[in-house]
Order: sequence, then structure tokens, then C-alpha cells
Amino acid sequence: MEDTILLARVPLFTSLDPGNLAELAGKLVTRHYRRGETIFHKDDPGSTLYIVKSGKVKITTLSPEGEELILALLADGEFFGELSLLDGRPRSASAVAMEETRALMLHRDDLLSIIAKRPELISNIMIALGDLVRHATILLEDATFYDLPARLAKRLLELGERHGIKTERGLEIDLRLTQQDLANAVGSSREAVNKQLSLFQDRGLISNDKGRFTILRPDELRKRIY
Amino acid sequence: MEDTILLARVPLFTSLDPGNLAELAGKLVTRHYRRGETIFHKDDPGSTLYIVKSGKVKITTLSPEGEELILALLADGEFFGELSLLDGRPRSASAVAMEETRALMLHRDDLLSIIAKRPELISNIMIALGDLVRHATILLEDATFYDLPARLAKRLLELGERHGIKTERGLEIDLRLTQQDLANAVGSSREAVNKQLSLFQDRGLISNDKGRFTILRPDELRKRIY
DNA sequence: ATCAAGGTGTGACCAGGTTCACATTTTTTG
DNA sequence: CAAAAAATGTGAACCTGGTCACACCTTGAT
Repeated sequence: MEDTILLARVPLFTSLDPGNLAELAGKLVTRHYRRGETIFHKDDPGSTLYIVKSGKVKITTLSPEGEELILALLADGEFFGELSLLDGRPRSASAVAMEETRALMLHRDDLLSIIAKRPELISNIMIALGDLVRHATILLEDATFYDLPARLAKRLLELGERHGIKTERGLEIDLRLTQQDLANAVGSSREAVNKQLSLFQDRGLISNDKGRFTILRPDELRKRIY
Repeated sequence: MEDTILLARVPLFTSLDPGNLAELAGKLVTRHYRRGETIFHKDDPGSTLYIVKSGKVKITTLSPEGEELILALLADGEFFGELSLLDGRPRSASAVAMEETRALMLHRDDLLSIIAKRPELISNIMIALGDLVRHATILLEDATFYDLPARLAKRLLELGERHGIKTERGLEIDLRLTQQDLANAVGSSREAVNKQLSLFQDRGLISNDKGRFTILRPDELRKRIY
């Protein structure tokens, strides 16, 4: 079963052996989402964890006026929704499919029953929650300490590390991102991001082909961060 | 033992019975910190959780240029340092005593041995970590969506809820805060905060007596948030 | 009680970024 | 494939906050 292979690559489940993985895989259901479809809404109750099989998902919150803030961008092999599963509180953010997406759903009870068998899992879970705290803290630091060029450079580099594919030309970010998406990911306006991207492009630091960015000179981009 | 009484009020340990609490209390050591003393530094390794017995503690990070960002302000009965204890990674922020402070120290192994006896604790722990994620996310939303007057009003109201003492005049925040502290807590400059505080004061929303703020009209302050 | 260090109040100036307003191009979908 | 919807590029005007520069208070140490 291919799901077993996917699960084996999920950091949460590294400590499981093939038998556990197969058992776990047996409990999972795959769901499909269309481009733009909301997987769950902020403030909804929910106790499911999702593992992306294919496609891309953004984790977002909205301001009172409806502006979007992107907290994370996820691709296959990555998971989300763990927070509400673990602490039992409502969703802290929304999850939206950015393209046709398939995801495995894991329910709280199924996770708990695996934990009962393999308590070592708890340490992976702590690390996963810790990552959420640490990531959110870094985003906050970025927002308060850095100006737009720095934040944009930093975010592009992070996306390159997380979603990058090495090509002859550089590191291609394997996501289709609009300028509005990028603006929502750095907490700025679409226009300002457009102008800053043009500057980066003019200087040959990045290139863009129909929403796919390539980082041409990571070293130069990194210099813009301070 | 008075420590047992303190422990009983810590949310992490609500599910423990008096026997467990007494046993736990036996393992704890009290440490003293002077005003301004650093309890731990960001990026240090560390696996201790601290419970404030008396005094006030701020949790901070620094920008490359040395500007401070205050992530949280803690008073007695509150705990900090749980993140590194739980995920084993270095400290994600620093902790500094804002005044003469006493805190109980709990080591990872001691917590683990209690968990082994009372596994229900794990759910409290998940909630504690979840709170960290949710709090950091809200700070990020504030930073990206709200302007200075709104952030300042919001932070003052939050401090009132968390550290407030009801008096005849209003809700007094039981912390001595400089304008610089407040600026660091809302990600702004000391001067801008000074001016905005003056406006709030002129309109009778708050008052300040030697670093102790009182919220006189919470309803009016709340209106400034949008 | 004195003086240094730290905190506060305030104005002038400046800059990064927002908002608005379009023209143009690209992508999606019926 | 055509029309509609989204996304991009760019300039002008505005404005919130940051920085700088001081004067004036408080507070804390000795």
C-alpha cells in the first residue's frame, strides 16, 4: 500500500515499525479537495490531522477586514491540523487547498490508540508542537524587526529550502504563488511586494515563470536580510 | 509545605492529587533572581521548567540590533521554560526577572517520572503547548493587522485581564512597566507609545501612577481595537 | 541627601509602505 | 476559443511611525 510508504516519511511516525505503519495506514481515509476549497475553518471544532498526499495547502488566518495572513505553505509528506487534535481546542487557523489536493485524515482516537501501543511517539509529537511554537515566534520576530525587502528575501529563501527543487538555473520553488500570496505571507501589500520583486529580478537574484519562482543567487538574497 | 499549595494552582498539575503534589514539591528547588537578572538565555540548552513563586518575569527575544521583543509577562503561579523541557531543543527565548523573583525549578526527569505515574498529565501538557502556539499566532496577527493605537489598547486590556487587580478606580495592572517595556511588548518605539499613552490618558481611558497602569474605561479602550 | 542613571514628554523631520487608480497581461472556465 | 476573471506593473498622493534631539523628571544607590 502506497500510504504506508508516505507515512514512513512523516516525521511524526519515524519511530514506528512497518507493522504499526500498515495498521495505521489501514485506518486512514483519503479525501480530495479542489483548488481553493477550504479543508477546515478557523474556530471550527476539529480533531483530525491531515497528511498531504499530493497538492499544496496554505494555513491562514483572516483579519477582521478580511485580509489574509499565510502562516504556512505545505506540500506532500507534510501534515497539519495536529494542534486541535492534540489540545482539543478549536482550529487556530484555516486550511485551504491551493490546487487539486489529496490528503489522508487521521482521527484523534486512532492516534491515541497508536500512542498507547508505542509511547515513544509522544516525543515526536512534542517536537511537532514545539516546531509550531518556534515557527510562529520567528514569524513574529520577522514582522517586528525586519522591513519588507528583508522579510521578502527571508521568506523566499525559506520557501526555497522547504519546497525547492534544484535546477540548472537555481533553486526552483515548487509552488504556484501569486504576488498576493507572497504579500499575505510577509504581511504587506500586493503592490509593495510587486515593486520589491521587480528589484530582486532586475538584480538577477530571482526569476519568475508563471508563478514559479526560482532563486538564482541565494547568497545575494541572504545579504538583504539585515 | 507552601510549595504544595502553589503547585495545586498551576494548570499543568490540576489532575494531581495531594499525594502527588507533595511528592512533586519535594523535588523542587527554589531559586532567587535579582531585578534584571537573566534566568536563561535564548539558544541555551535547557530542560527545566520554572514556576514563579513571587516576582515578575518577562520572556523576550532580541533583534540582531539588540531591540527587545517581549513575548510574555508572567507573575506568581505562572510557569515558563516548558517548551525546551518538552521538545528538547534550545531555549526559543530568554527569561528575565523584572524585579526580585523567586521561582521553583522542575527538571525534565522529575516531570517524566510524574507523567509515568499519572499519564493524564499529558493532556494538560498538550494544552500548555497549544496555548503557546495560539498566543504566538495572536501576537503575529496583531502585528500584521493592527496599528499602534489598537495594539496598545489590546495589550493593556490583556495585561488587565491577566495581571489586573480590581480597585475603586478601575482595573490596576499589577506590574511596574516602563514605556519602553510597553513599546517592546507591542513592537513599536518608546516615543510613539508615549504619545499614544498620553492620548489614552487625556481621554480618561487609563491612568498611570509610577509605572502602574490602571484601566479606567475598558469598554472605551476596546473600541480602539478595530 | 546627592548625584548618576534611568525614565518621560514633545517637537521636527523623514521614509517606508499603504492606498488609489488605471492599463495591460495572463489564466481560467463555460 | 472567447469572454470573464485574476493577476501584474506602475505612478501619485498620503500618512503612520521611526529617528533624532533635547529638556525635564524620578528613582535608586552610596
